[in-house]
Amino acid sequence: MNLFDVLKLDIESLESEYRKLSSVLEKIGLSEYESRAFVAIIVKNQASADEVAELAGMPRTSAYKALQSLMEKQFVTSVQGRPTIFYPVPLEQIRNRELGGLEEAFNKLEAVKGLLSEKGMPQLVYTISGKRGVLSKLGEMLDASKTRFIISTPAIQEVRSEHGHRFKEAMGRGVEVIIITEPMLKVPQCTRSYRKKDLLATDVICDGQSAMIAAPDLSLCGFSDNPFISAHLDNFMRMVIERLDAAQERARV
Amino acid sequence: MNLFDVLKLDIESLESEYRKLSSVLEKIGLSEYESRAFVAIIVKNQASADEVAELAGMPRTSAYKALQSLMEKQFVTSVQGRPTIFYPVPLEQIRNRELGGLEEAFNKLEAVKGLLSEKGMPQLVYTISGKRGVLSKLGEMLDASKTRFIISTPAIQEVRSEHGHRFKEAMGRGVEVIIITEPMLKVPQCTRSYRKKDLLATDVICDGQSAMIAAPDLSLCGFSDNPFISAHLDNFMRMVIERLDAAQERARV
DNA sequence: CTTAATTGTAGCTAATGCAGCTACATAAGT
DNA sequence: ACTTATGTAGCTGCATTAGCTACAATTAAG
Repeated sequence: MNLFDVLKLDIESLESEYRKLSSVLEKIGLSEYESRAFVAIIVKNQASADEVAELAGMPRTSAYKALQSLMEKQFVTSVQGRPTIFYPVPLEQIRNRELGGLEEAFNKLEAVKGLLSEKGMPQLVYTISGKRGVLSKLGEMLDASKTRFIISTPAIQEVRSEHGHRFKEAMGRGVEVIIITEPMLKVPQCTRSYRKKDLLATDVICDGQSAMIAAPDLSLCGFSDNPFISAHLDNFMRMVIERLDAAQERARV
Repeated sequence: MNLFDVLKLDIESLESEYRKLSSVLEKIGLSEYESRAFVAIIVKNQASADEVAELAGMPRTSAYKALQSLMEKQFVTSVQGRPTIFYPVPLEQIRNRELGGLEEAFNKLEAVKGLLSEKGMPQLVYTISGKRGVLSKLGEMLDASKTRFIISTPAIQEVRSEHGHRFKEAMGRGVEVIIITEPMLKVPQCTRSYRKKDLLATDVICDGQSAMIAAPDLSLCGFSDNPFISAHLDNFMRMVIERLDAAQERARV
């Protein structure tokens, strides 16, 4: 293949490419005329309405309307003159705005997927009464943990009595176990522990997938395995841990 | 802030989130009813048309139409029954298809940006006649090179006579200089050189941004600084070099 | 200064798509 | 046999857009 042949740019394939591009842009809320006008401005870097109309193959007066709309949608800017000259907004900026919004939407769809998957309006949070039941559920969560298990509780002694071996097993399979509890209390085997006074509740987060909040004496708890809620609490707990880490750092200095 | 408060999921904020999500989905070509129906199916994992209508707040019969359209657009699938059950297509698949298409479109917009930026139909390729002019332009390209300079020519002796010092300077500023020429010819200073018989033209690519093709005796050339064309030729040249590398590898074995 | 050309806005028509609804046929349940 | 649930078809009204004409204002040319 001779390189001279490659250099002969095929105007028809450029037109086909042009059409493909403008039809994709219609997907992000631009009308056909707007899409065409925008591609015209992109390939020319700057253009008057008359030039846009010519390149995009649309009536001159329609070009004005399309360009006006593109300005409102922040795809182009313009400099007043006779004629007014239109410029594309930097592509990176448009891409980030348009695609960023979509990425975020898909992330949120992932988060809410299955939120209402049970018949009828499910309980997003299940209430468990009685210390035995609460401790039992806590043990299940610990056994189910795969990556990270966080517990913040003033009642760590009872938890250790009941589930000390589970903590060890979790550690053994590589779970990152983080315990926050009151000073002067013995903690079970864990990756890291923190001491914090005046804990008012027992909070447990397992893998960012399930969460529990219990009364200080473990007599009652709310439990959820909804990923949306659990992830939310997980983020909250990470902030708490960051603060504890920072406090430790200051104590070191 | 008490974690119990966080757990109280605000149904109204869920509804607000629902609306936000469906309005963003309208950006990828879904109508309002289609967007709402889709979000309903996502949060429920599977649903009948009646359930979709209820969740999405639309008339039952409109739900059927919206769902039919979503199937055509490959956002949902269904299993026949009484009632028919609708399922979301995996979100990753939709995301890749929709966002991938947009990413590609934006990449192409980047590629064609400014393609027609000169007044009127610009020459994508400039013709330069006469060996002196061709050699002069070649020297300019060499001096302008920043990252990679590729030249394939049977006339390397003339190029070396004229621009030997420029090759040295380019090397000095870190440019990757690659020379392809005929056997038994002395080459200027370069990063890598290859020997290839029967070269029919002189090809030069500078940083993937500008390109030149000249007659074997350098009497005439086509030159382009259009990034779209230059990148195209750059890719072509890389294939040539890969083949040369592979041939050397075979010769070594 | 007058005329012509260019630029830009306003508004109209027709076509299309969509929201929202009614009507009705068919299948399944009672 | 009757009732309920499910699904399809089609209608109306509204909004939007493509495509056009008309015209005013500005600038250029004579």
